[in-house]
Amino acid sequence: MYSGQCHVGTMQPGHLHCQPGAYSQYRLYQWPVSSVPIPMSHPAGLQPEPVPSHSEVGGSGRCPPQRAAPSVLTATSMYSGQGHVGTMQPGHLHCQPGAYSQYRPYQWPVSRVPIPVSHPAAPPAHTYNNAPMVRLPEGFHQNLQCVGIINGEPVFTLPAGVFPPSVPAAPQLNTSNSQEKKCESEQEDDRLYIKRPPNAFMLYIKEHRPHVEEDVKMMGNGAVNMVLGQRWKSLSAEERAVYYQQAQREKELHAQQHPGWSVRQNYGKKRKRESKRAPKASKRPSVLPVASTSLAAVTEDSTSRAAVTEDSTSMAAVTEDSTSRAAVTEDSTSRGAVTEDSSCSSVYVSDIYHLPQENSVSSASWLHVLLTAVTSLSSSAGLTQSPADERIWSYTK
DNA sequence: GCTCCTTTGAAGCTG
DNA sequence: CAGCTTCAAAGGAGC
Repeated sequence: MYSGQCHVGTMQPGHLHCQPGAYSQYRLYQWPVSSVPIPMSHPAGLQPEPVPSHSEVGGSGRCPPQRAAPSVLTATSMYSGQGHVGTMQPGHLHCQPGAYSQYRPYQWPVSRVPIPVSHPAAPPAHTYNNAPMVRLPEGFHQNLQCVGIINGEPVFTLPAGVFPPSVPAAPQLNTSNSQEKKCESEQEDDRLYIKRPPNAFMLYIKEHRPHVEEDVKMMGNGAVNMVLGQRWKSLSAEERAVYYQQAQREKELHAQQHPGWSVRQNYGKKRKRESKRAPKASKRPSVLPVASTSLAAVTEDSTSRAAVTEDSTSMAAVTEDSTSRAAVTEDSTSRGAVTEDSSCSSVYVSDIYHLPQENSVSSASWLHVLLTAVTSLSSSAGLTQSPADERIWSYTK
């Protein structure tokens, strides 16, 4: 199940079971479905908007926003002429990249997969954090790794770097400015920083913090965590097991996406100042003047407890969500999907779009990029196909 | 703008 | 191997 392969046959439509937690039904309800229709045919005559300049993206003299990824032409800018794709925002997607949901964007090295600017009528695409999402003609997916199923259709990923050098890259930014060089350096450092996967408790507090914050608004974040710690301890073994399993999946997924990575690499990267705190034994206050009252109220409040219990009812959905690498689906007619992988640029393979020949020039150009990428991938990477299910492809770096 | 606070758990380090 | 340290998340507070 978690060996990196996609057991399509075990999946339920609308769920990403092959990449645990990659999909959230809960998140689906937050997706502005009606606002993001996917055109069923190629919108002809769409003109790409110019790639924003550095100053446009990040303002003068400042590091561009990490999500801006100025070297990548986003689907928003490419296809804003139709389909309201331009309304897609990370916030809409609510992609909490899962274990990586709170990972910084630099951990999604999508910027290494530049999308050529010169494709005025490229196939409809989606992005998440600038990761291009496109649909390929049937048969193209054979050399790609399936990462899940959305609306009954397989979602594949395309490892970063497989795009051929011939792919025209986005304009290079002027890096003569020393501050920009510094920004580049910082961003490079950021990209190299891989956060550790969350443990079970981290997953728990991430899910339940909003509820606790509502209950005890007057408390600081530290006190909220104390409450969460109490609630965590009050959970049954079965309830906690859900999070342990989820954390295990996160860890395995993290290991797949970052082979060779160790928490050791992060040591010192977030080193705290010399602690002014008392030794750990006396660090925790036995009683917090304010928090203790609230804590007692929260703990004893049957309503709150009921709320927490009810939360666990929806836990199943949310549980899968919290690892969510980002999965978005749209209405059943357009059946779009967005997925995101920390090490891959995502490609949505589907036979819905048979690339129209009337757009042969631009589409062929666009297609060439993908074809070359897939070919490059299959020829250079250690792709293996599951003997049990031909839809299963594993990509080993 | 950086660090602390606060929780639990996982992993690495040290003796 | 036991015990300690660091870091995952979160955001307000303090320096």
